[in-house]
Amino acid sequence: MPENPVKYIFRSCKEMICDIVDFMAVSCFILHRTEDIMREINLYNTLTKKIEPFVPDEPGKVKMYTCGPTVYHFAHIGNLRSYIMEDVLEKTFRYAGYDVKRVMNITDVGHLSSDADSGEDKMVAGAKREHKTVMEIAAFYQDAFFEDCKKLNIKTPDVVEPATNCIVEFIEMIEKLLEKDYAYVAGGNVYFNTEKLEKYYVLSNQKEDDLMVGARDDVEEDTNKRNKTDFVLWFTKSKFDDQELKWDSPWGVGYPGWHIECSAISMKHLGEKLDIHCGGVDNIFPHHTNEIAQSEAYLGHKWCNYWFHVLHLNDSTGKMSKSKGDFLTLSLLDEKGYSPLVYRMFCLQSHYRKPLLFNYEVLDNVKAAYEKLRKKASSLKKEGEVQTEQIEPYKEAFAQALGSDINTSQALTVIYDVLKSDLNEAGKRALLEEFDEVLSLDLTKEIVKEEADADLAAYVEDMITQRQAARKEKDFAKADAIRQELLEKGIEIKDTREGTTWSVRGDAV
RNA sequence: GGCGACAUAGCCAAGUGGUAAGGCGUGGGUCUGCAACACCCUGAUCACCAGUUCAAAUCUGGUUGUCGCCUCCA
Repeated sequence: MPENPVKYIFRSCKEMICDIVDFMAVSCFILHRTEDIMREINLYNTLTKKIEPFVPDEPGKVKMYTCGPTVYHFAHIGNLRSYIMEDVLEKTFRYAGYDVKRVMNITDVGHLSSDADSGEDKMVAGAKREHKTVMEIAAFYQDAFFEDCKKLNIKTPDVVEPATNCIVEFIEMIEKLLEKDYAYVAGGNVYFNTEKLEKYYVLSNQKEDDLMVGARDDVEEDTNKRNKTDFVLWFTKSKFDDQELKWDSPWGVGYPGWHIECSAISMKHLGEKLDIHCGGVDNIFPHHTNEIAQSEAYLGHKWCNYWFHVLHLNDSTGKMSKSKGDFLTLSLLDEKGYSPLVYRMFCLQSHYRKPLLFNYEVLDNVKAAYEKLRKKASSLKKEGEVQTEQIEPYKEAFAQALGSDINTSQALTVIYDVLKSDLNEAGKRALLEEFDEVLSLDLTKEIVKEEADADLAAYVEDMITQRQAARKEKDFAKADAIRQELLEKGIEIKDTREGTTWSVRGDAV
């Protein structure tokens, strides 16, 4: 029994408090440590027009939204540039230690060629073209899109949500906008009223008076609008009667406008605050501008902190565009002998915020570089001890490059630095494997030749044996003739120190 | 007309204040009967003009050029 119970209890409490304080300090330290481990990522933010450090809404988590594809046709390689760069962005967050939740929509309804209720719905047009239903078209091109993504090693977002799945959410959001008097009904359609917003042009810095209505010839002005920047939230008065997809709504049977889908889908899965919203630059105005307008009017507070926009892929005639009709697809490149990952590297060797010019000279350039690189990387031996300390500076350089506004070109340079370094093969391989978590170029993946059919293999082996014999007897004329004969059949042979190898032309990587 | 971006060697491209990374190609060389592969070597004062500074590709102002957006677009 202690001599003074009061003193004892007091002391015990004091110790307990000290313990709690200690515990908290340790916890804070641990928390602080995890913060430290999270590498800094600096990104150009279209909202502020500056490169700034990325600070998420919730520590350690990234809520990311990507404008997904329109599924009335194949994606062209320009579309895919954006998805490749956004994939790198997502993987950079993950590499830096963030827990990422990424959402992508599928625009399978509401995508008119004009907002003025006069253009043809792209899905309907696609369906007509191919004598299919709209939903068949959507399913087909959605599959085709993800097939392309798979070939490009683009990770499928955590949530992929077609617009047609979220009609209830769209209607609920429009109702609230009407309630808050941010929207009005005119001529049967529901419009968003941009007049009520103080800062409508936050993204694009434009002034309403300077906007040219009809900067595009095919645009007709919608006389129902109160302001020229107002946009449709819900259509009922469509000029095309054959719109297949229609839903009941408080304003009549119809379908949603284009902009509402991204706001509603994002909020459905990511809540009221979004960290980063991605898309192509062409979406800055009006799509993203309108998204901000309607989302913040609906929420009553700031919605998204960072806007990430990928510049366009141009060809000699300008921007590559689906609506121009004539466009390059991934499969077309594949047929021409450029594998999807060559195209991925083509995109990575440039910066996402620079316009990229597509031509075959550059693609050939990248193809040669990619094949050489992969050959070197994939032949690195796994066996051996990884020198953890020595590889650290390279990891640092790689993270630094990506953290500097996703400098992928610089990140690729680090690969070459690694290959040229004094590190052992196991160390080099470990580094490249780690880098490939972000770059996804299959750098260290074995190059497997497709199994040639047995007859062909036997024939080629026989010819090689004959040629070796001729070479041994210094009958080079015969040896060269055999090589030429094989070449004409598309077989290339190479004499290496280990013996003669052969490959079917165009089969490499 | 307004808004935004970009301009570095043959091509792609990094570098955002201290005297120009890297890749592909070209040319030369080593190796090999030759070829291919591999390896080594090989190149630019940064669109133009003016300014700030001891010092500028890098900052400021202007000029020129290219591209994108301004209700289809990644």
